[in-house]
Amino acid sequence: MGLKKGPWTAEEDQLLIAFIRQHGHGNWRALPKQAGLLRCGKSCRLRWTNYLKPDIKRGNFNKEEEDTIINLHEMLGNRWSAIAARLSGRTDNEIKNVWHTHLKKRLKNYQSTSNTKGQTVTEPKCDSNSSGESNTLNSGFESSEYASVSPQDSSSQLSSVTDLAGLPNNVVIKDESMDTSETFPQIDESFWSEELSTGNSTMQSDFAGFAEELQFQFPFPLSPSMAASIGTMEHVNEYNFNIDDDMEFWYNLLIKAGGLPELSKI
DNA sequence: AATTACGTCAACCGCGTACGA
DNA sequence: TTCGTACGCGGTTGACGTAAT
Repeated sequence: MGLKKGPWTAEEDQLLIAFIRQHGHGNWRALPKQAGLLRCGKSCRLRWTNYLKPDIKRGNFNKEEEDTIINLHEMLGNRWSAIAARLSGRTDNEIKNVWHTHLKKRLKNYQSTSNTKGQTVTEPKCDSNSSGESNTLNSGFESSEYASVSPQDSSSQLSSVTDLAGLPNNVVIKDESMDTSETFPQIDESFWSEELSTGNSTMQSDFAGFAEELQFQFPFPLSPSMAASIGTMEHVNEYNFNIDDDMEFWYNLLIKAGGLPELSKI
């Protein structure tokens, strides 16, 4: 079709920047023709979002950013755009590259070191589930999909999420002898009641409102005590999550908050 | 100095999804 | 409800630079 491929030249970059500054990018397909570029719209969009957009942060990732990626990857899997959304100035493509070139290796090294000490390390989810979609808990999922999450899976996630930050390089170490029930406490009916474990009626009232606010995000009844657990957890603010974030993050928080209910109750 | 191996990263490809006709 | 189009996402590729031999 006579369209150019391969690396962008400085002239092409300037054409694209100038056009978007003047007209925006409402229609990527039409943009290259209007801007005088011999590129497909897809290529233009990619060049803009991954390289030319003004708010993009260039340069190496610092330790904090890398740790954040590792933590988020543990929770979200290979959902690079979701991870990028929580790292300002970084693109999904860049994060994906950093993961494959640096961080995966870093975890692997740590894993081999740990194995020599008789410990096991949980694998990052991405490798066993490369699509990152099949067993994640996205908003809008069917209840049958939700029920497919086994307590074993959840226990693994619990240990990952809980222990992640405190370890060197944020690697999760799990003792193989660990009983599921130890890390994944059974909850009784009282967990679902409106009573808060603290017995503080003011808090109960506050979190009842909070639960109501959060409820639309969940496909199962959310008690004030669960909302209280969520609301008091430091992780809520750790990565600037908000209520609109995806279900999987909240699901992980619920696990940490008090364990999962029996699946039949979900 | 030449060659090979490896690491990095920008760009491409294919697929799934949202949305409008 | 179906179909076509546009877009976004994740996986993969390939060009380029650098280190090792």
